[in-house]
Amino acid sequence: MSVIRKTKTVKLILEQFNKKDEAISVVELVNKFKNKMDKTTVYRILERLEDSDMLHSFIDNDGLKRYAKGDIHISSSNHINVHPHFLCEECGTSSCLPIEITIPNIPNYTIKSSEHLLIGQCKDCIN
Amino acid sequence: MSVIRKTKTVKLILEQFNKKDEAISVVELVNKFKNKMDKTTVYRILERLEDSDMLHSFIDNDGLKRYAKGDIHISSSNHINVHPHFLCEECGTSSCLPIEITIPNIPNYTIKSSEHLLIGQCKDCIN
DNA sequence: ATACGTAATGCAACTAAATTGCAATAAAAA
DNA sequence: TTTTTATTGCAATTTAGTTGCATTACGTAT
Repeated sequence: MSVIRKTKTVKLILEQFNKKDEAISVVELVNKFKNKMDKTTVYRILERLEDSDMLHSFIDNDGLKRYAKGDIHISSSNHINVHPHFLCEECGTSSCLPIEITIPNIPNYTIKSSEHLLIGQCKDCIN
Repeated sequence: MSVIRKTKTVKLILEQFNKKDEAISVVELVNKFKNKMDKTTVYRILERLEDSDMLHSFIDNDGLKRYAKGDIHISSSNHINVHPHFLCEECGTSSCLPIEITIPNIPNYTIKSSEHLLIGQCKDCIN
């Protein structure tokens, strides 16, 4: 694994994830930085940040790739504990929920990883 | 909501879902029927079948849309019970798992629906 | 501080999934 | 059988994501 250089563009991307604790779609970042960097650069920076466990990714309900801070931890025990991702259908913001979903053992299946997406309304959009 | 006509193409698509109880990706169906019907027809038939609750869909880990038999049931109680979808990383088959995942209530969030994708090895691929 | 090796970037071209408009066709109803 | 309108095929388009390559600039060693 190679070194991740702290280039201007990398700093700009990281700044976004430090600013607010949300899952951001690649499309959103490409758009936001369309004058600052090329879209391929965005894709590749995110890829590198995920490789070095600074970000993790998942596919949202529209098929778009999203990234969020931190690593995904898979326990070594019988079941997998991963946090679900939330998507607000009103304001579109996405975030990592601070709860754990426990997957029961399923006979005849070996589960290695999982993705959980909850769709609804966030605290700001509940009337 | 309009009537769903039992055209030849609709029958062909439905046949696939009756043959085996798996979640099938649109791409797979488009490919399989490339001599029988246009890809837009595949997309639109699946859309109609979902609208009429004969199929349900989800996005898999590659961002591909998959369809499977049946409707998704959301209980009216406090928590949502939905079955997770499974994807075998060896043989690529996908299916609806006959278990329920219970989402706990989360303060300040209203959860309306959810998607759960488990990735691992299916019974046929466990050595 | 300067020079060097290599990671990182920009650009252009490309692939693949999914969508749209419209004229032609074929179910189902009258 | 005729009429109505849902459905289909085709072509063109949109959008997410990828790849190759020449150029740039970061971090390190001198």
